[in-house]
Amino acid sequence: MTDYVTLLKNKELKATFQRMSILEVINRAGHMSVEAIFAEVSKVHPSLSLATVYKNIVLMVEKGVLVEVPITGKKSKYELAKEDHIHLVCTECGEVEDRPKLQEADRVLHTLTDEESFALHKQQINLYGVCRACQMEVAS
Amino acid sequence: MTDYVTLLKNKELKATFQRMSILEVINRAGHMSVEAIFAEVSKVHPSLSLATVYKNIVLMVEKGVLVEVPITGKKSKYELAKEDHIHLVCTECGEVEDRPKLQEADRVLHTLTDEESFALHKQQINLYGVCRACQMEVAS
DNA sequence: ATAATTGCAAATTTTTTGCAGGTTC
DNA sequence: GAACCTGCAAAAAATTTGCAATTAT
Repeated sequence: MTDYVTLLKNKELKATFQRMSILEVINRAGHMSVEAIFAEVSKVHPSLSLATVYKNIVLMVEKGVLVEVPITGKKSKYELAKEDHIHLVCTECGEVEDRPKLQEADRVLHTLTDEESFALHKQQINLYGVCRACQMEVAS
Repeated sequence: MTDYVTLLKNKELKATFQRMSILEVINRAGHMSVEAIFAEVSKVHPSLSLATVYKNIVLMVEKGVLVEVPITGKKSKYELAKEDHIHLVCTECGEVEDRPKLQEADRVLHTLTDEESFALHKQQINLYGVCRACQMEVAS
């Protein structure tokens, strides 16, 4: 159970119902677009404004609570900030899944950047393909 | 020297001045946003329409001539389709540089997806940090 | 000659902004 | 009570579309 109140307060953000709901739905779905967040939170808070969603996403990304996941050919999704990981992006259903970043890959990439004094701050690895579920769909 | 006429014709696209200019400026800069492409090509073709740039980017991405490079916190850039590689993205100056994709990293990622029958089609690795040039700027 | 492409203007979609009223600490 | 947040409406920015004129093959 994540304590969103504490999480927000630690970043000097007020714990409003809107913010906590945003974090909640993102946590539930894993990765969500702005529109999807708006649609989902609207269910429990019908008077929600899309502008509020935008403002909060910008703010929470700045504060490091959320992370943008840009996706080729689609609009960005957002996820809760967490341990470094890899994304499997299904080009059929659009789902994004997390996988642990393997030590070995990590080491190789650091070696590359170290060699030429590129100050590496953040890695982003997206693997695009078709997930098992969608492969079975096609087969049937 | 790339032969853009042949490149386009192979994809069943007419070799217009606008298209060849777009490919030319992208090839020169490496990675460009829609606005930057429009600004640059406008120099040699002042009557160019922004709509034409959009239409051509969509089309050439569909045909596999161009590749979208989505970047966290910025608008996507576009590059010529080429051998698989890694991107070093400088968060100071915005420049994107290509680096060869190392065999070792490639193998590790394939192992990951093979294990769970994820049909991997495309890898996208972006490394965000500060390039050497920008590090020296700050120091001075 | 034909079919594709361009440029323009208008329409749509996406995102940002300003501000009055409401909420959190 | 002070500072911050929300929702609304309006504005700005980004992208798409329709169509007549032009261009490539």
